[in-house]
Amino acid sequence: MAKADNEARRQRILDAAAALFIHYGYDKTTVSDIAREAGVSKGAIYLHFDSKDDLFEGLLLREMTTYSEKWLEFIEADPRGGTLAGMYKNMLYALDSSVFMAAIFKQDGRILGTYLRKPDSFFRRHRQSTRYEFVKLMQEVGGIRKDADPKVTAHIMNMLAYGLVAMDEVMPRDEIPPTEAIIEGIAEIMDRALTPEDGGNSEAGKAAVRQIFEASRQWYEQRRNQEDAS
Amino acid sequence: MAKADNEARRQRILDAAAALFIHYGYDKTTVSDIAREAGVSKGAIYLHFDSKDDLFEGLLLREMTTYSEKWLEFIEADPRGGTLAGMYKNMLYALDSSVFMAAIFKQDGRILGTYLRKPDSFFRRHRQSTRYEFVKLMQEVGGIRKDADPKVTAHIMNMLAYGLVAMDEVMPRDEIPPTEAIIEGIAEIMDRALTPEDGGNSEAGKAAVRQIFEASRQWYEQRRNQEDAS
DNA sequence: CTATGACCAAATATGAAACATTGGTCATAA
DNA sequence: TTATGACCAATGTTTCATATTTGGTCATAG
Repeated sequence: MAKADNEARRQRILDAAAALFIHYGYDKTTVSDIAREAGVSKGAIYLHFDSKDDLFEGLLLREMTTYSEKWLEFIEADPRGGTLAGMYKNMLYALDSSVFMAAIFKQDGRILGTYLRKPDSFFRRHRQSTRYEFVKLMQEVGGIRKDADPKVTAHIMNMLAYGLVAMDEVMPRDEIPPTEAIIEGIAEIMDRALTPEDGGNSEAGKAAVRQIFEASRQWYEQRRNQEDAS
Repeated sequence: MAKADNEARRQRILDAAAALFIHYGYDKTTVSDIAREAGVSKGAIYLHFDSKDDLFEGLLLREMTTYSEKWLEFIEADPRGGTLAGMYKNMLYALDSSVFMAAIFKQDGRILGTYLRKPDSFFRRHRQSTRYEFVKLMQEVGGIRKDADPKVTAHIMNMLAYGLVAMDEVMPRDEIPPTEAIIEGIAEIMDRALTPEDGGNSEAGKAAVRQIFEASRQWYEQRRNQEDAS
């Protein structure tokens, strides 16, 4: 089988897995289910992945990559995308547009199931606190006021991202304003509170984002190869 | 037995219940446990409360009252307490200082246990969205910029309050900055983002808070009487 | 009167054993 | 070579009888 076909099938399997995991969750989705949904045999799945967990992690990796790419895309398309508010806003949009990323972010037991508790889960192995790096870099580039504490600022941003995807567990959905309104509201608050007097330099900001994106892209690629090698 | 003694015992029971519920949760705390901890007989508990649930709700009511009072106290003591940032900051301090209020706010299953699922639980009966009223009033009094959407603003405030008490479920505690730093950080952001150009009127703000506080105090009292009557 | 704790029905927990499903393999087919 | 799906050990679920615990009562003691 040609390499391209092989990769295509891998993606089909991941597509099927994504749909099933989102609907039924990790625990209630069996490897046979995924095979059926993807239209391949169960054995074929094990030609691509070592185990159910390996498949799941492959999916996590793919979703995280897609999310990063989407974020960068949004930013590049937005004239104000290089300002703090622009970046954060577009990040929230990217986060909100991926059910899986949202699940990862809120450590959603409904979807992640017992995978969460695994002693060597992806989440335990790579505890990435990327937001702090982001804020620090932004500050160096002049996109965030110098007098803001980067650790605290990063954490507050995390709180807001978490609230965006997790609030529906603690209050009825119909009392929550539309996601878009919330995102725009947050962006405006962040803009007023954190953008330096001079308004910041959107192009420098974009360059910084590209830098972070490139680093994380390399990280993903490296991981992807590691998984394949095993 | 004198009325005062009676009330004192009621409070002792609630104290004991609070300690046990916080430590063991609603499900694992038995009425006998509470009686033992409070140093009274089990029967005595039923002289004060109709049922375990009634006791639990009495505790909720008491904790909510204490929280409100503490909030007002903090605000009155703070010269800048009448500004938006001051109020919000002091609210977060009050929230953070009450384990029980935090549990209520994040609908913590560890502590609230099966009470949460009860079809006629306190939470289902009184779904109070008080924050919106608060923001709207603040805006009328000139404590918040007129061009902020009160619904969205209130919701973002809720998200931050939620994040403050709930983030530890989604990331390791040692990656979370000290609570005080977070609260001060949030207050500063809110101040920069939402306080009107003129700086707002702290005294008018305090007056507004007193008004809200009085309304909620009356609500509590009314509820308290209703419970007693049953 | 008030306060107690032994008491009871109802709910819940426990364990064993039968039963079903799952992740993963591998002999066989294409 | 690549792909398949019947097969298996291991894990999870259901059932059901038994034992324990619990919320709540009330006859009795103070």
